[in-house]
Order: sequence, then C-alpha cells, then structure tokens
Amino acid sequence: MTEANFTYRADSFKVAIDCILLGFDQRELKILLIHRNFEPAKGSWSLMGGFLNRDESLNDSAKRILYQLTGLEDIYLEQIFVFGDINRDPVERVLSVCFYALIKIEDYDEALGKSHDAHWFPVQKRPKLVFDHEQMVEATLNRLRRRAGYQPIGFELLPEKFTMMQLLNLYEAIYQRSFDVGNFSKKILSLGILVKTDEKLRGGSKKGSYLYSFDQERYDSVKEKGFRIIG
Amino acid sequence: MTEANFTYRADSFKVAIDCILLGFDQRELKILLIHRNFEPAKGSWSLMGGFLNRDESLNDSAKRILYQLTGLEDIYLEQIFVFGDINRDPVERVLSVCFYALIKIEDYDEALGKSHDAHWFPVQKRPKLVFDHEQMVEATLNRLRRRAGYQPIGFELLPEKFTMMQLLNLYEAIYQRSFDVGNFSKKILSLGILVKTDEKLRGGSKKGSYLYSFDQERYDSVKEKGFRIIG
DNA sequence: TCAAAAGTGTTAGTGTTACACCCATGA
DNA sequence: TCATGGGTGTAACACTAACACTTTTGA
Repeated sequence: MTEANFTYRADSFKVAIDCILLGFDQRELKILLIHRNFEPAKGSWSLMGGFLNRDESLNDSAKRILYQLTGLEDIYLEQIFVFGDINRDPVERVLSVCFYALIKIEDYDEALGKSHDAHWFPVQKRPKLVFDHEQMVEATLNRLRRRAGYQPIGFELLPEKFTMMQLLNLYEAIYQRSFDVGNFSKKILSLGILVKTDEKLRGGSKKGSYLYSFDQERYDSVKEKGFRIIG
Repeated sequence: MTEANFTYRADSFKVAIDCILLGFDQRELKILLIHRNFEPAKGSWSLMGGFLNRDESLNDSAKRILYQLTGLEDIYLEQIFVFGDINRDPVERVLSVCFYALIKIEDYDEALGKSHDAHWFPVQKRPKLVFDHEQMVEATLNRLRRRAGYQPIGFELLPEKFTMMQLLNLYEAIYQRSFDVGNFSKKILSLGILVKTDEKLRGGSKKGSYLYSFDQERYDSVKEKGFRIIG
C-alpha cells in the first residue's frame, strides 16, 4: 500500500448477518426458524443470525452461521438486502445483512437444528417474527419468485433426482398458483436442461413417474439465451 | 423496551455509502464520477461516497450524499448490494452499501458538481475506477436492465415530456442493442401509461415528433398485471 | 374393470419479429 | 421534389393457455 497510515474518521456499527433458510418438502415451501431462548425478545421466533467478525467477509460469515445451524457446506446463498433503520433492533443500533439459502431438506442435520431450537414451518403458516425479520422474509420470497423465473435455482431445493410433478409442485409453491401439467412439462423439457432417467418413482400415484436430474453442463451451454418459466 | 440494559458483544465496522448516479443525455447513458483530490487513491476516479452517521438510516445517508453532490432531492434511489470483502479498502476495513440513483440530467446542478470535481462519462467509456467500484457499476447496470424490463423506471431518466424516439434511444442505451421502431412504440403505447400531447418537438428531424408524458395514475392502475418491455 | 395420477396431443388465440410502406417537412 | 427521420400496417411465425384424451397400474 502506498497510502500514509491514517484512518478514516467515522462512526462504527455492529453488523449482524441474518439467514433465511428455505427448503421444500414435497408440497410446501418451508422456512427454518429459531425459537429464541435468549435476549432480546426471548420466547419469540426469529431468523438464524449472528454478528459479523472482523476477520471474515460477509459471505464467509453467512456460511459460518449456516454451517453452525445445519452442518451443511456448499449451499446456495445469496445476499438480499441490508436493513439499517436506526431503531430496528431494540437493544442498540445494529445493521443487518440479510442472506437467503436454499437447501435440500433431506440433507439437513436434524440433531444440530434441535440443539438451536430450530423448527421448519410452511412459509405460508409461519409465526410472527421478531424485529424486521418479517420484511426480510417478504423480500426473500419476492427475490426467489423473480429468480426462479429465469435461473434454475429451483433445482437447489429438490433432491438429486426428482419427478416432473415434484418440480411442478415446487413452482406452484413458489408462485402460489397452479400450473397446467402438460404445458409446464413441455416448457421445462424444451429448455433441454433435464436428463430423463429410466427409473420410476412410485408413490401416491399408481402409474409412477419418471425421475429426472438437472444437467449443469447442458444448462451452462444454453443459459446465454435466458430461460423463462413463468411470465 | 422490556429488555435489560445490556449491549451485544461484537466487532464494529465503519460503513460507507457509495452512490452511482446515472443520467441520460439524448443518446447515451451517463455516469457521474468524482476525480479524487483526496486520499486514498488521490488522482483516480471513483463513485461519490461518504460514511454512514450514527443518527441516519442507510437511505437517509444516501440522500444526504446525493444532495451534497447534485442539489437534488426526491430522486429515484435503490439499494444494490453491500460489499464487505476484508481488504476492499486499502486503508482499513470498511463495508460499503452501494446505491444507485437515476436523475434527469438537466436538473443537475453543474456548479455544485464542479466543486466536487465531478464529471459525466458515457457509461461505456468510463475510466477505470478505484477499489471495487467497478463491480458496483456492473451490478448496477445489470439491475437497471432487469428493472427497466418490468418497471417504468426508464422514465426517471427522461425529461417531463419526451418523444418516442428519446424513449427508444434510452432503452437502446440500457440494453446495448437496437429495437425496431414500430414494434417498440406499439408495445409501449399498448401499456396505456403514456399520454400523447399535441406538441411536437422539432430537432434533427424535419417532420418533428410528438411529445409524450408518463402518467403515474394510469400506471398505478395497470401495474398489477406486470409490464414487459423486452423479451 | 374402475379410479387415480402421469403424460401426450390438439387447437385457438395472443404476442413477437421483420419488413414494407406512407407522412410531413426543410432544403 | 427529394432526402430524411417519424410513424403505421401487415403477414409469418412462435409461444401460450386451455382442455380433451391416452396410458399405466393398484385396488
């Protein structure tokens, strides 16, 4: 560095990282919430969060917090927004950087979650959340809806192999509307990013349905022209 | 507050607000940059920025900074992203919350800008920027492209009354591609959010072209179904 | 064999693209 | 009157939405 050793004159702020963890369980979009047995707002529900440390980037901090809660690494993570109103935290001024993560619900470490008093809720039936966490969830759901329309992030929420009906249910859960089965699968298949396996999954249905998997390479080769599922 | 008077044990961070100011000048999208006559990186180009103060929200801080530079209030402002890498600022660790603003270039206070050594550059021909400001600009242009497709933010960049050709030029500047004149105006007019005045603007052309204005009320009444300018 | 879920096919309608053509006017 | 940029019309095509129909299999 060529600069003289001065420092800026400016106020300092504590910075929280709050994480919205979403998963998909057959029919519903679910969110992992923490029952707070600590102050402030002890006894109420909130997102999983923590404070940013001096030696970590924002992303690293979010990863650390998610690892503590789920035992998972390499999960889809995206910054949503910074919340910075003066009185958003009743104790003292804290900025909060909000991230959301998408996980395959079956990979989640139940025991670790229990130790943090974490519970999955259907997104539509979630309890009231503390502070401005409600806004964070709203912003995330909006972002997810937009993203899912032009990026294959939906697949982050499904197991390795999934049926067309599971994918359809996921999109119905994200958009809170129904899609025509025929039109939906035609559209998805026409993107050329799924591989059909010859396995069938029997469950609920009598006929059973084929399993597909998402093909990253094919996606990489077609993503230029963009991808539009709804709209 | 019902909480006990404790405070959190956590590291503190200085927080900068960096503002990307965009305007449109007939043909080109332009960005306002500061020639730094202060450390660090004196002599190079950067975005306009400042530090967040203890008594202001993030938005208020961005408004203050923009007011200092342009003399404008009530401008379109949107948070883009927080940049938080450990060494992003060579002097010491600073988080930066990046905002972008859209202004009508003719309202801008030239004299005030000069006093900060601010200059307009065509976005495509901007100089190299300091630190991670380049990334901020890229992220902003991407956001602007997305937004302009489904919200009428383009109108923030034009004067009160504008011709269809000016609007077309703006969209061409944002998307860096050309649009068919006929198809573009058909589509825009079909949205029903413009009012045609009977004034004509003569300039460049021999025939002259009609002036339109954006109608907020009409927009409010049709925005539910969403709006799609590019495919 | 019937009911239920998966999956295919058909069609009308809507939106998009490309491009030919007409209009008004200053030089 | 002609060159120029503004503006309109239209036909081909692609995509979408709605829904009827076929397939498979457990009960």
